[in-house]
Amino acid sequence: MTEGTARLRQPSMADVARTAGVSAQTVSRALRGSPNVNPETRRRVLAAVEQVGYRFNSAARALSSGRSHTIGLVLLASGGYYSRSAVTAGVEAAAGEAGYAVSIATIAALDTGLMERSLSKLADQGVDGFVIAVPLISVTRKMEDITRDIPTVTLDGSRTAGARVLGIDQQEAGRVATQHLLDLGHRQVWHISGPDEWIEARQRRQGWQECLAAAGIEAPPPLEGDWSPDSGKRQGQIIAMIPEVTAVFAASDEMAFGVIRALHERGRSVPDDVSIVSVDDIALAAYCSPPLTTVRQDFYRYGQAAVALLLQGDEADVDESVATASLSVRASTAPPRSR
Amino acid sequence: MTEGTARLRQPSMADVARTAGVSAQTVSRALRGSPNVNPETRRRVLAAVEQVGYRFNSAARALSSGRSHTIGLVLLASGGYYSRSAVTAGVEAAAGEAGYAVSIATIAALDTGLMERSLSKLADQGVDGFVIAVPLISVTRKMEDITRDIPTVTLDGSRTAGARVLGIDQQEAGRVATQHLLDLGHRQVWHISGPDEWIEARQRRQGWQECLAAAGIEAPPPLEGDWSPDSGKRQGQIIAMIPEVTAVFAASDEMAFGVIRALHERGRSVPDDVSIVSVDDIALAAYCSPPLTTVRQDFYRYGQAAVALLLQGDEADVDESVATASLSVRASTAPPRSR
DNA sequence: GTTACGCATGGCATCGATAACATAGGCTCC
DNA sequence: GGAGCCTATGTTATCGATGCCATGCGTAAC
Repeated sequence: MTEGTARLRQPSMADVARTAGVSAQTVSRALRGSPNVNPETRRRVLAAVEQVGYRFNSAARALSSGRSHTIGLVLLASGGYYSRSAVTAGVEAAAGEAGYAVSIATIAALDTGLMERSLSKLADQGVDGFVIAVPLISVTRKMEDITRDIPTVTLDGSRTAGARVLGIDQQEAGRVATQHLLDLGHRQVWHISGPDEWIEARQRRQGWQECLAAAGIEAPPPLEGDWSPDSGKRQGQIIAMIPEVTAVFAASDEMAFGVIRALHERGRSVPDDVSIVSVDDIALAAYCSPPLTTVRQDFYRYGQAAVALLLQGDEADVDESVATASLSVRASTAPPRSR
Repeated sequence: MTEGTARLRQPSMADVARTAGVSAQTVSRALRGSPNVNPETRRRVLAAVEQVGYRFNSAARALSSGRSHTIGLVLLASGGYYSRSAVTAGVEAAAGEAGYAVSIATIAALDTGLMERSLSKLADQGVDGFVIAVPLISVTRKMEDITRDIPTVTLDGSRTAGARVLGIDQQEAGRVATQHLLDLGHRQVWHISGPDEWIEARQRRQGWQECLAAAGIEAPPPLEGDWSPDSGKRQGQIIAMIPEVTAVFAASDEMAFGVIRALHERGRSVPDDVSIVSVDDIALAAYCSPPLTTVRQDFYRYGQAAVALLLQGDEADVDESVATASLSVRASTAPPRSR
């Protein structure tokens, strides 16, 4: 209420210091929780902060300390919006709790040049760490240079210089999904994979192949989608024309939506005629018709865990279950119709 | 290939200046595209930048210029992941193009305190502008203080000091959806609204009420969900028990998924028994069973347009169509079964 | 009764880019 | 031919917090 002084400039630490009757240095220490500050002094400083309406200037801090307290998050525009959204939320929650900001960069397509540019952009912003939620197809020299200097966690099974990797074993996911169908009595399992540039896609496909091989079944040719429901629908139309197909493993929930749509349009019932398993367990998976049986991935936790790894280093206690592929069994799978 | 000098520190403008044989100031001018730089000098500077591997330090720039070239994006964790994801992508694309970074803050729930804290956090980071994709229920003094100093665009129909507002007319959306059902011959339209704290939810409900009133129909009591598919399912179970319901307007696609699931489980067919319209047109809407008729919102464009407004001010040419409610007619609506 | 050490605090240089101001040369115009 | 101006460039101070070192004081140790 004692307003009236025209304030041309945000108050700085010097202003706080003056008001509290200490030096700016002490203000800095008090605010950062240095142990060597008299409790009484700290109290005075905090009061002064309140009084002058001080807000700290992160640019100045970043410049003088060399650390920006910012984490850079790299996302792919085309990679399934649920996972993007959930990873982002997880990263932001964990980062925010630790006093870190999150700066994002979205790349429009899986392209090395775009990737390099995004990393550079974030590096220029001075981020203290990277969370890369994009498959690194080919790691270029430039990308290595950047990620060598800045701690990096990748969420997609690919590795680069010094980067830690997080996420479920995608090959295991492929096995679990396929085995579930075999256990139900299906004699053959078709696969609609993600784009081959994606490491996850390749790994899931491998898991599927291995699982079939272990059962002595020759794998049918895989169909390739691009993660979009539309691509799932297109491949689903092909599936629908092959009467002998009774079980399909789709590499993502969103593609599974498309597959189911195509099958319905062709008059084939899920799961009576064809069973479908996929991967992700997005929020809408349980509300598909029929509800999807799917291998769960907890993207929010991925995001949280990635930040924990970045900030706490290797000794971060990342919950084991983050890396465990578990199946959410719902109604899109059933034993094959006996004939 | 001429490596060998141990580099302890990132090269700075001074290093570039030395290499190019000019002053640091000239380097700064050359890099920022100031008109008063000799083309030949600029060339030399750029060559030197390349040679020493210079990357500019945004903290220093932010400190000395007072502008961070960062836009703060405020999201709500619980508000539908598709819209969040798409808005984020749009904001980031437009910001990136203009050389701006995007820093995000997610609030866990619609709470004034959380909102204040998020805004403060971003303000402390020194963002040059806000894009707020969260309804501002009650605008507190503190929030006003912040948004008075920093340009703000809101994407939810609420207004605060000096903020510009962007988005389709939600009331119109409610009218369009309802009218579509009436036009098909339905005599009554039920509504599953979003949470009452959301301005969009209130506006859509009003549109629905008005439309019914204009047709001389007394509106049934609205059912309230929380945007989640699960809440849609719960309300759908109620709907399913009321035989006379033939048409439902759900306030979001995700709730519509839940409603449809509930109806299917009770053996009621969509659209034969019950027609459903919703709002958003998320990527999966066309892959619902049946495909959803829904009022389209282009969240990506919202994001882009918001940034354009921030950076270019009022004279930004924001495409009119951003604000037009258009209906994507698919298969979840049909004339009522004649009886 | 020194020595030594820990604690609380202050002084000063520093981070890297930019704003504001200064300067030098070349050109136009009366 | 000098006043005035525009262009290209350099000099210096500055932004605000922090790192490093110095200082003074109290207390435990020898």
